[in-house]
Amino acid sequence: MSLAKVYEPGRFEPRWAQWWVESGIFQASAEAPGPVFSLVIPPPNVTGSLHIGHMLEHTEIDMTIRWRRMQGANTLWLPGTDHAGIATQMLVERALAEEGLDRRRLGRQAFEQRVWAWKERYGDTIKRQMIRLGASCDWSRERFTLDPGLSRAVREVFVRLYEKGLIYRGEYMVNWCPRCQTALSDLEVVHDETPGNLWYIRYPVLGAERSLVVATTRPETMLGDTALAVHPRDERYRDLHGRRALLPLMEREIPIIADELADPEFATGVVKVTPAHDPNDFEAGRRHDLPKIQVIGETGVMTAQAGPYAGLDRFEARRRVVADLDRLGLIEKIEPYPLKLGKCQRCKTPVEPLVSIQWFVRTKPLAEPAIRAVEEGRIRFVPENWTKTYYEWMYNIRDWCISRQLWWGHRIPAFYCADCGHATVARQDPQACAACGSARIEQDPDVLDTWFSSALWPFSTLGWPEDTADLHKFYPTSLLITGFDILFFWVARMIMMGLECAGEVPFREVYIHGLVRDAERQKMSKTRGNVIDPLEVTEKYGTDAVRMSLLLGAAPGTDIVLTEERMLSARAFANKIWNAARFLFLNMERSAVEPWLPPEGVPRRPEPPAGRNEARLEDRWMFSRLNRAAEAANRALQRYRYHEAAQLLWQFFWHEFCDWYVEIKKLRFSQNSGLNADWRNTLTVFEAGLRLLHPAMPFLTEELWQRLASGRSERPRSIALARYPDYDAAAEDPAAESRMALLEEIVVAARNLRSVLQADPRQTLEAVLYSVGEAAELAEAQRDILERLAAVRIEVRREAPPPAPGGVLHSTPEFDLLLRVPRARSEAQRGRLEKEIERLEKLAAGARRQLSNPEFLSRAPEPVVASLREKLSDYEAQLAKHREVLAALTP
RNA sequence: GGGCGCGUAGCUCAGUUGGUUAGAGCGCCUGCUUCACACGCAGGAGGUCACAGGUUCGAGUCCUGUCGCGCCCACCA
Repeated sequence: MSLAKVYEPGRFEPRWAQWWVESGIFQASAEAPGPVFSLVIPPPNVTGSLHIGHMLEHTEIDMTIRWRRMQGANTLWLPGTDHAGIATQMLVERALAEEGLDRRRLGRQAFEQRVWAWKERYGDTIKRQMIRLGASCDWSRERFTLDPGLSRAVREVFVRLYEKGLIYRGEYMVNWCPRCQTALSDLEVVHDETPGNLWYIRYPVLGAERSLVVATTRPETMLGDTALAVHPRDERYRDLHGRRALLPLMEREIPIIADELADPEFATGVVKVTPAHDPNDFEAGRRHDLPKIQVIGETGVMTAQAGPYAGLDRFEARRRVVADLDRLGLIEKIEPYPLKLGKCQRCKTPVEPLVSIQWFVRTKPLAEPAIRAVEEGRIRFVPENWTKTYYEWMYNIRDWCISRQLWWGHRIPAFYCADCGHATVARQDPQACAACGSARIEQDPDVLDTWFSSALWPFSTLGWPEDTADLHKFYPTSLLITGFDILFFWVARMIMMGLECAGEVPFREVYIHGLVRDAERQKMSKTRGNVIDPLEVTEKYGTDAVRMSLLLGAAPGTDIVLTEERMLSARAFANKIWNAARFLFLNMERSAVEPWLPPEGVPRRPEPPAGRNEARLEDRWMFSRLNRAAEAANRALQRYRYHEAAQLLWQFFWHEFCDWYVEIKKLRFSQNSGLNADWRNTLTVFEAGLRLLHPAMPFLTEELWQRLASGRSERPRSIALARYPDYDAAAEDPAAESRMALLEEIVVAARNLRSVLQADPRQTLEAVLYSVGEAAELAEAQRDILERLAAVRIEVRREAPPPAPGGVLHSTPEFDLLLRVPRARSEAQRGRLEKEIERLEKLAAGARRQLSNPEFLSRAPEPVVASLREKLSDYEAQLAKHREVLAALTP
């Protein structure tokens, strides 16, 4: 039963983590009766060790799911263990590089085998990490992307959408990453402010003695220009509509077109049109039926179309083009011009807009129901201001490019015919072209965007497209907890796909947590090197402490700053709980108290001591406070206010239970022995406190609870299966709470005076309590508590204090407390009195001012006025007393 | 360019619908190794709630503007 002096999480955390998983206590079942709570969690970052941001997520998820379970819900958690594509691709490429292998030479099959091997290996690591972090995951339901079920779901969705015309193949301008060699969706392009130039280039107009000056940030693309454009109503260039210009360097004739693409306000008002390398120009090219000349290739190297520049890198080509133009005297001027350069989210290579044939999802028809679902409240965002961001994006949504030229992922189920060119899209691999019957067909080598399969997670994991029991029971899930960084990537798309495929929203609520930042408020990122490794800090401070420190900062809508100090103080809290338990256990042994766990139905009212009718004040107070803490904790968790829950539990356990209740109980334990009412009440509160804390600090509470419960076979196997304490109006005891508050006030007053006197803490002082009200009666009734906690011997007088009491005095409206000391030492309180008088005068003046305002008296609600009047009279009474004491001090 | 958010104690942040003396943790100061805990106990100092107006009997809280900071989205070359 005895505990180590200091809380050592490493001793027991791994054991419980293991046990929770092995014992299957978190298993959910479609057959189980009762309420259902299920959630979807985002995938951890597969490319590296688990990020601390994920730990926050896991903590909130784990806390929620434990809490719901303790409330009796059948809880299911769909772990986003992995998702195809990006992350794995990077992981594997890194591995290949280490082995000195080139994926192009390796061949697709060998490459895929390696990926699979890596995923298998890595999936396990993630699992272990999550367990260690306290994830109460229902592993019986884990489903990897590797699962053929998901592949089947992906294919089913693709074919369905294709048949409905919601997926199409088309020539489009896509963002191309020359390094990754793949198309990117708009969302995967990040815009960086980069210094650049605006080059003003002169294009001679054919058959005229003038030239047009065009400003561009990308001179090398001029090689692919197929027109110049001016605004139709721009008077400066009206005469040039339909004329032709000469494209320098390439010596090609290009038309001058009138198009709104040109902004008369910007630069010269003339813009070059490069349909093959700019999205706007691409559109303009369509409007005017311009040819597209691709001068930059897929690797970022100039193509044969670039004439003399063919074979050059795009940036080298830029330098040459500028130099050559300059030599010809065609550079009008060069201005520095900062631009937002689009870069690949993964490798930061500047993205090249290229025309190519890709697969797209037509998003508008999918977005409409997804918008309605939120408008109608079928999905709720917490905090709700994210709703606006969601609408903003959904209303302006653009078609989603889903084909990726990667080697890993779900392959696009389209088969192209070598004879007629028809694309056959089918659920089963076709043997022949659906159009001409030719057997010469080949599957599209591209794979789907990883977010395509991720979007199906909420239902594909439940067995869709089969009509499974799981699907009926657990879909829609109750909650998704995630970061805002994947709101569009993942959340919005899950909503669209859920509605389209499963016919219902995938989740009812979306809780969006903050971003974890380091002490310098920097976003954690691997490149900055400021990533906190969750396993390292959990090792150092304990999982419970790290969880607690995350929760304390997790106010919705704000970033979370994680610092060593915060984790240290959280560890101190864990240690406090540990030592409170240690105290109880040691005293149980000392007083020959058998291990005792309160009965399952926790008593709402404390038990009176043997031979008495009424329970002790401290017990009545503590039970009432416990009840309130339970109420507040439940309410906070209900509203996803994790920080509130954490703070309140901290306050309750440390400052109410430990600082007051246990301190008072020391008095009782020293006076009696054996399992009596005092012990039963104490252990009842302690045990309930552990249950209250369990969702936040699962390891510590499980460890202590198991020790309490040792040998009690009739109890649940785990604290995780016990009931979460809830509120009961009948358990409120406001009388006890206000009496205890007054008692605390008296104790603090005495300690305060002792401190003023710099009294030796071990010396018992003589005190007199003057009161004509409740305080006198209370002090007499609770003399033992008062005398012990304040280290005084107290005399109670039902009268007002004399003007020269002979000691130091603490006055309140309820009572006056005197500590008897020689006159010389009572001088110590002079400064304190003067300060107090000043403070009270200010307060009284403010109150008087407000009370003399007729507007206030006539307009403010009566209770507000009454309470202010009462306050004012208290201030005045206090002032009078303090002035008297001060006067008595002054000779 | 559009949208969102932030500015409260030395630091990191809470502060629910406007109503007592604006809170917590860390740090700081004083005293204490009191037999659960120095990862502790007791006491204390510290804030014109960014600034300027407005609404109101009453504003940290609501409105407008200014300054400073952050994030997201967007095809202006």
